[in-house]
Amino acid sequence: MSSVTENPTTALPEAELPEQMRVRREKRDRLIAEGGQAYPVAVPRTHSLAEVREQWAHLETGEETQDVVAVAGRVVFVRTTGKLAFATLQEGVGTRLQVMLSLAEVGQEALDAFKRDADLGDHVWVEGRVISSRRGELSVMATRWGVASKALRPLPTLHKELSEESRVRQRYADLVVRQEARDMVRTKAAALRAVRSVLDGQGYLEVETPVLQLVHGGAAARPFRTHLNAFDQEMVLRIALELNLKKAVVGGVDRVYEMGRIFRNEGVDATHSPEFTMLEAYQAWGDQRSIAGLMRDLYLGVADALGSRQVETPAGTVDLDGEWRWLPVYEGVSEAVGEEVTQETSKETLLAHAERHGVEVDPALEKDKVFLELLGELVEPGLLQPTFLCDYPAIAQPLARPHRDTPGLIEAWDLIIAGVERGTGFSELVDPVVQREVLTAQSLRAAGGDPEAMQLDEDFLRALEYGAPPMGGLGLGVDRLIMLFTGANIRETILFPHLKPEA
RNA sequence: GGGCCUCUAGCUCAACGGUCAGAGCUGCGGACUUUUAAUCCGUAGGUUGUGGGUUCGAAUCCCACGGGGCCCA
Repeated sequence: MSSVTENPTTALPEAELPEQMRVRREKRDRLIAEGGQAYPVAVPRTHSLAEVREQWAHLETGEETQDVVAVAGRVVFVRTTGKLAFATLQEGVGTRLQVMLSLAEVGQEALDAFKRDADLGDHVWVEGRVISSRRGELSVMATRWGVASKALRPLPTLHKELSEESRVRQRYADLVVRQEARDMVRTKAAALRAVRSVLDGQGYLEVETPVLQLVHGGAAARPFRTHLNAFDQEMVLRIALELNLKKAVVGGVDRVYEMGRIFRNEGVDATHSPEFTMLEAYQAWGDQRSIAGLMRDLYLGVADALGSRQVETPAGTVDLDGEWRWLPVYEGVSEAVGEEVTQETSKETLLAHAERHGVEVDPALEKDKVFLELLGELVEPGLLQPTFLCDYPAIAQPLARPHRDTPGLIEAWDLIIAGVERGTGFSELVDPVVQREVLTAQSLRAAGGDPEAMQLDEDFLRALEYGAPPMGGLGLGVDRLIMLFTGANIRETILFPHLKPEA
């Protein structure tokens, strides 16, 4: 076994290890050589640190009990004197408890062993009485102790944050030393729970659909390619959830959702990860308006789970309790340029607006693309409060359904909060003939006009031919949702983000 | 893809082109029975990301490569 991602020191022969790692390894070896255990399969443990904190919270300063407990945790601080040692243990999401080893209660041998064998970062167990120290610190006064798991690698300094790179490369160490890192794990779990709870509460069924697909569809993105040995078949990882969920609706799963990982083989930076979590939900007999209601419920559900419907962002305070405005995009751009812009507005006029407002636009772009540039540069960044941008020109979303009232527009919206796209919703296209035309055109474009290279998801089209009910659908990037509520960048919201291999 | 910044001890960081590359934490040895990042005394720890070059002399200047970050397209 070898790994290209491991830190080189893991592979060094013992003699070349840094001193501190060599010393710890020797302690491990000695523990074992003396008949003890450095990694026992089980240790005495009657209470978690949190349980001790909770059940003996009432102790007065200096008060002692005869209540005997056994606790275990990672040693994060040690303070020893000649005949008395203090250590702070840490467990789980950052709960800490002090343990004390007094010569009078634990004996010379155990006290010496503690000073000699217990290092910062080790897991240890301690059995003893629950007391409050003279300074009022809730503690376990040891009668016995032992090593629960010897750490061979020194803990990073607890009083400084790890460098940004180490935090991400060694998240396990980051979690040990930084409370915000631990909080993020819980916050994200709470948000995911809230999303599911809202959907389940409204009768949506959660399904799981294949990650490995023959043809990638449902979005425009470059896929990861792989190979299925059993079928000797080239496969791709999904870039969206859409097509399989719509097939489920065809079959009668009227309200359906999936929250799962999708993969896009594109750029990696502070806001883009090659794999990320997407939520898509579909609602038979619904449309873009009704599905927007679900989107709002999802945000409010997550907000409530995390504590507040008012969210502080660098752009200002977002009030999720306020009105979620519907803003037709032509109205938005007209407002921004101070002059009415419609579908009929010429490309030259749009380019002039761009010029006047300092928006750099490639003049070779088609007219509606120029319009979308203006929208993205002049309107979106200024939308602090939740806004459904709607009534887009058709080019914005090739897979969307034509607007029921206005030719040339589509029934789709983008949700903007704090100037950033947070999700999207549609009155879904269900006409199999139109869908085939749209997918064919899109695939031809992706294949560079080569009909041989074009890929169509015939199974999806066959499903639509059986008839799909009118439906609304939404898509929501879960990581971006977390980013809004926590203010963190994507590398902090994803526990183990992708980085290039070290050295 | 382009521009700028960055990489030094286990961790976090110093060091004008010029003595032997330093500090805090950590480690090791010692003192201490109520500490809270304990304190005090002593001590160890380095391929300065990698490879070239300039120079009497390079962590420092130059070039290439690799990692990370920020901004831009």
